[in-house]
Amino acid sequence: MSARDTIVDAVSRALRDLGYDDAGVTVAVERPRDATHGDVATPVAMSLARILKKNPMEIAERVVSSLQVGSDVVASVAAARPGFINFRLAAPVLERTVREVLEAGEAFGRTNDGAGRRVQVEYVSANPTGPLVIVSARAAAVGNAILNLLDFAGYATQGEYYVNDHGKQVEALGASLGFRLRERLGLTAPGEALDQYQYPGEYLVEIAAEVDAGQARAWAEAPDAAALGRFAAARLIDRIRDDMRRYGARFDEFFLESSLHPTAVEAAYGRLVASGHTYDEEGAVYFRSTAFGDDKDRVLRKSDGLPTYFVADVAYHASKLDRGYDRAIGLLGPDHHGYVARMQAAMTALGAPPDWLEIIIVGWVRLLEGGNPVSMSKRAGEFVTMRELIDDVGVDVAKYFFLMRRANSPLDFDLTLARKQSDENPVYYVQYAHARIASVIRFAEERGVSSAGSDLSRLT
RNA sequence: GCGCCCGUAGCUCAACUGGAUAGAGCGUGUGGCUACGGACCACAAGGCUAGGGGUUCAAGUCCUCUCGGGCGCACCA
Repeated sequence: MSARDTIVDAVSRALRDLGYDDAGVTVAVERPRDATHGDVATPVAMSLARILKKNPMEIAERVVSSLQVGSDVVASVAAARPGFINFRLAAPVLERTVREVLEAGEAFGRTNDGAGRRVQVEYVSANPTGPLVIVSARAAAVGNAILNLLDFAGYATQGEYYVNDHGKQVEALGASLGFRLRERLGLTAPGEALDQYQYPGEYLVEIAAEVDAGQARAWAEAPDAAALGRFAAARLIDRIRDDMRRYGARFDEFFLESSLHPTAVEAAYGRLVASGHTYDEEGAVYFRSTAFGDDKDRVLRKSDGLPTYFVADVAYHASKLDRGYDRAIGLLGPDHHGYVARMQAAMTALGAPPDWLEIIIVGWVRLLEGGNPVSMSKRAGEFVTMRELIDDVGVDVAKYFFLMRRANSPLDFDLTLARKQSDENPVYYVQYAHARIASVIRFAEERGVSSAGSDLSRLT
């Protein structure tokens, strides 16, 4: 039993002996803010004070005096000012902990808490209509870190990228590629009427160059926006995979939205109707998401008979449920926070357990250079893509900067700082600390001093 | 107009989800350092937690109003 558990047990027993246990408070254990107070502390006397209407300090003192705990675990206990109970751990506990840390090495902290539980993390999932941009690099850093943490805690994890390769945007992408093909074949003046196309980016010129000559001519003569779009999307997905591999973000699956159409989408629609939480109005079919805390009800089937995009997304999340994940975590951009409530509503309606779907909003990223925001336009020399970012500052620096902040808060990514090799750059600071420690150990070994952790008999 | 997120040292951020004197790094100031990478070390100054009111033993944290910033409010995808 850990020292922490021993202390919780002892305090609980003391509360029982004093007749305080019927108040129903849980014994919380925390680290004191100030280490001079002790190694661990519990504010339980203060929680009790509220319920029992008694002086917290008095309760704390009574608990301390009736506390029975082995001296091999706790060296001293004291009640302190407002009503904290502070513990100082005994030397054997501290020594044992140090030994455990050294012996476990890199595995220290690994647990089996999640054994037998499967968790899926869906992240990035940017549309395959262009190269990945900065926010995707942040989402990739956060999502992959979550995967790593869950792995470390013993969960069986799966990383997934949801690819929106279906619908109008793919056709618009195909139309834009068709223009670049005609441009390549000299059938149209370069750049003419480019503004009519939704995706004017240069990357489609590259992709147009990858179409073999025969196919290019066929498509130029008889444009098939859907087929062109699929071609472009497939090529863009290849690039995305490549970026993610270089970045070290793990994706076990690229799940294609197109695989859900039409069967799974219709099935999801049917399940929602069968759940009884739908109704008809003015020729459209609505999902009563307000019954699950959403702001307003959502259209599932438009009056023209077609399902909305939302139904496809329900179908996708339903597939996660069907695939047997005990929990699904999804990362979304900040502009999608309005989407969370309806998705959770749908999953609840489909019978998912409470909290089965957790959505993490990844905050905005603003690039700064020399203290000024870098415009996100495509002018030469400015960063737009994830690849350009990691080519400039490196994968480690990029990840560190993204993980420095709480995931959902807006982030200013200071390029000037990220490039600096000085104390001001926290990444450099960490790397330099590592380099110095390594060289101190090397020096010690040259002088015949045993390296850290090799002698466990003198931990005192 | 309605809803969500946010406002903490000069700067960038923490604060274990309601606990003790609000902490770190950078920057600034002062003082040090001949075995190892001076890209170091020690100490210090710096705060009405945007502002008002409330809840309680206790509020940066919860409620409410005001100010300021961001985003969302489609039979689009």
